[in-house]
Amino acid sequence: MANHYSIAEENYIKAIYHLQQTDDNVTTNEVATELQTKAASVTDMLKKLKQKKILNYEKYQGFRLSSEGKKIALAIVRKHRLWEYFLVEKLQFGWDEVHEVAEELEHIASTKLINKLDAFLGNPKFDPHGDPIPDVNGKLPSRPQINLIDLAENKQAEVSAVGSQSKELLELLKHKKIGIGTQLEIKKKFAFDNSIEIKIIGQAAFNISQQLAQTLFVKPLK
Amino acid sequence: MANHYSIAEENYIKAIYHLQQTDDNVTTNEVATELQTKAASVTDMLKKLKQKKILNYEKYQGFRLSSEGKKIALAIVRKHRLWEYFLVEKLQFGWDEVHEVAEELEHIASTKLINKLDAFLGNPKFDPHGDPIPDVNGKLPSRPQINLIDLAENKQAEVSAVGSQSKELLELLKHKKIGIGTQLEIKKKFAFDNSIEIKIIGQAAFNISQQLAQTLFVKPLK
DNA sequence: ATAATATTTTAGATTTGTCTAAAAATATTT
DNA sequence: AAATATTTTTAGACAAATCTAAAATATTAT
Repeated sequence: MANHYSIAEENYIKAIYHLQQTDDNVTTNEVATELQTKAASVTDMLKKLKQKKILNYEKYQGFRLSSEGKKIALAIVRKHRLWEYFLVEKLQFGWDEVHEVAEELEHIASTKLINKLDAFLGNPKFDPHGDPIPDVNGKLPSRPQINLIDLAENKQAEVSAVGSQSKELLELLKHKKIGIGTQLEIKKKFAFDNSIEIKIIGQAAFNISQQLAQTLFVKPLK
Repeated sequence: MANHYSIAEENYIKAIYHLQQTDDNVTTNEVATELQTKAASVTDMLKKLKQKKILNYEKYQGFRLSSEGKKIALAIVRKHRLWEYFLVEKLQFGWDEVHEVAEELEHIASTKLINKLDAFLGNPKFDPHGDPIPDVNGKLPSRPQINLIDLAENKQAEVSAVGSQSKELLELLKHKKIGIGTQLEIKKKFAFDNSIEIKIIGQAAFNISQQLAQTLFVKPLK
């Protein structure tokens, strides 16, 4: 309850948290790319975070968050996603325009604030991008969801999450009118380029690329 | 639309704005006291703000905000007071516990956010302390209010603002059960120590000090 | 296994905002 | 108006977070 961390530190912790979801060893360069900074700056910060016992780090060896580090990361993720929910549900932001603002809001320290916000929003379990919101103890809710590319042909499903928040992806999804909750089914998978033909309920079928299918997560219906 | 300022700069601008409401010339030491820092640090920042044309400053002469500086200050005040309103009206914070959190929230940059928040809250004109909220153009709403010390004996009035947000004052007000909207009247003024006897509608009369009366603002009833 | 390449770290600078101690300017007192 | 006190500014240092350029380590390719 005592400690708190600078915005720079929090951004590093969050970036490492996200990277270690897919990598078993996070590297200096990966963090540098993620945070749009230089490897030398990352090394400096790693030493600081190691000293604060937030990180298991030995030089040249890669690293992961300690359990303390994970706890901090989950608190930041919780704040980020609750603010995104607030922006979309209460302030009528588009779900594709909340990321930057939430990046700022997530650094507001008060835990009283975030817990009251959580209650005000009705303790939502998933943010507008379909990502799970950690609870007050850092526990993530689970939801049965699979990658769109793994959905069987002619099975209906509902979009439940997107794998990235990049401007480019969100622009494409907007254009295709795909969002969280969109119901669709796979009509055909093409072996040639791994593209798939999908059909949104009530619309004409169209093709999407393998890359796009891989960033979409769905919950099978029924 | 282009510029933005660091948190430190914004805090200086806001402090100077508040000080120049009562002083015609703001001094280095006043700002140092207000921001709990040292005069030397203030001088450094004054030079920077002068260079950015936010301040009319000549060394040893005192200073005031330029019109550009005033615009920035009003934008910060707007954010602060809208967030306070949000915290009290939507998140059920007590009106005496929102100041610190709002001090953090006021530095979130997005103007889109603050304008949408304003709309969500129903474009409130006064914050929970009774202070006026500047509109999108920095214009302050006016309300006929006078200092409690200037209220005539036996005239009823409603508390509309408090002159400070200090912990000490808010603690006292809470204990006396005085808040924005409290209806009261002056029973007697004592020349000896300038204390006054007031009576809250429906309660027994009691005495308050000159200092307290001077920090309370009221709107006469009918 | 050694050379070439890529990654990571170190060394030293820079910027922002702060500080202390001392000097300069202003204000007050006698 | 001189002496004293106060306020303000300067000078120099420091911590946080960043950078560039060079050195150290690790990886890969021949």
